Amino acid sequence: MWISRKTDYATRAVLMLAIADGESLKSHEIAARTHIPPSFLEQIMAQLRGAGLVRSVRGPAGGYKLNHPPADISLERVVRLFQGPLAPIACATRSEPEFCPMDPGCSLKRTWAEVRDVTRAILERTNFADLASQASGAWVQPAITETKETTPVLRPRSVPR
Amino acid sequence: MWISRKTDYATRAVLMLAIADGESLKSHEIAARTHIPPSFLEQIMAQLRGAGLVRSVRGPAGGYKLNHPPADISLERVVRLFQGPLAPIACATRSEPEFCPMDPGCSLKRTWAEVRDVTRAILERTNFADLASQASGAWVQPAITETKETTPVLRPRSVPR
DNA sequence: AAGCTTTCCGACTGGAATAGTCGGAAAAGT
DNA sequence: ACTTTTCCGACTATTCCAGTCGGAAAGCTT
Repeated sequence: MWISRKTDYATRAVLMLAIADGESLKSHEIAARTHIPPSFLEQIMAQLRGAGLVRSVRGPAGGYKLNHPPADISLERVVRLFQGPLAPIACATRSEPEFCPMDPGCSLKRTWAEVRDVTRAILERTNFADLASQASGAWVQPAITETKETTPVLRPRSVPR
Repeated sequence: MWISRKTDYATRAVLMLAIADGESLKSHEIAARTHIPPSFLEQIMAQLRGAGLVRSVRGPAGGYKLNHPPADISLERVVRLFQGPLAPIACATRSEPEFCPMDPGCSLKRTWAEVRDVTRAILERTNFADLASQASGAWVQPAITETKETTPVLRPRSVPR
């Protein structure tokens, strides 16, 4: 239970963009499809953009698209970006382990490191091309963006058909 | 970075008791050896006791000891007790998964479950007999409890030798 | 130029969790 | 009686989480 909501949302958003496959999606479209609070999503997209994972265009006909092919984006990268170190405990981070008074010879550290390593391995080999291809369900409808009104909650301005 | 300080402390305390191997340790002894704030440790010991992991005796010559052989206590059990579910995200808990609007066909869930499973596997096969035997270093000194003054910070009442 | 739609940016907030402390009560031994 | 220990509950300060909100800037359309 250590993946924050923000990280969760970020991975969902990237997954949606991977499914869109090069097509750009508007912020509110992503929000509606993934059930992310729109105002919160903006914050997240900004961070994704800052990290170079996503490219944006403003104005009407604007939106977001992935900056790299989905196969080149690992889940690990997104999680790292929003979550920080993967180690379950501060004494077992690879980069800057926190000082531990029991350090030399604390057998627990080895186990925490082991958890860190397998977690890392899984997230690293999981990329968004695979995730996109494995996805299915009602919320995956590639054409919906341009064709019909799927979210009649907003914009009741033109009655389709 | 999801193991709380409390969980960390709890595992350290149990490890100390496993190293003591049947000998009982007083709360402040455990605290001194593991560098856990003494008042905080009390709270933790109470929880360990409530879960039946530890047995206690009051008064002078009192203290704590393990309620089971160290080999029978898995790291998973202690972590579960203090940390709750092992799944990285609420939608992937085995017991009561949180409702997810993208649920059927969300490929992310599979990966989170995979992380959960390997984490569980590692923590489950790691028991405190092994951890105790693998431990070493200055903070592991079985005889210190009864013999000399190792923590001259407290109790300056009788000058030894 | 006006007006719309979109992204962009920073500040703000309520609530929950974390990481403890503190005071005293109850056993048990000396 | 007195000391040492565990036991118990309440209290607290700080940080993190999960957002909201208001408005500015950019780009398209008419």
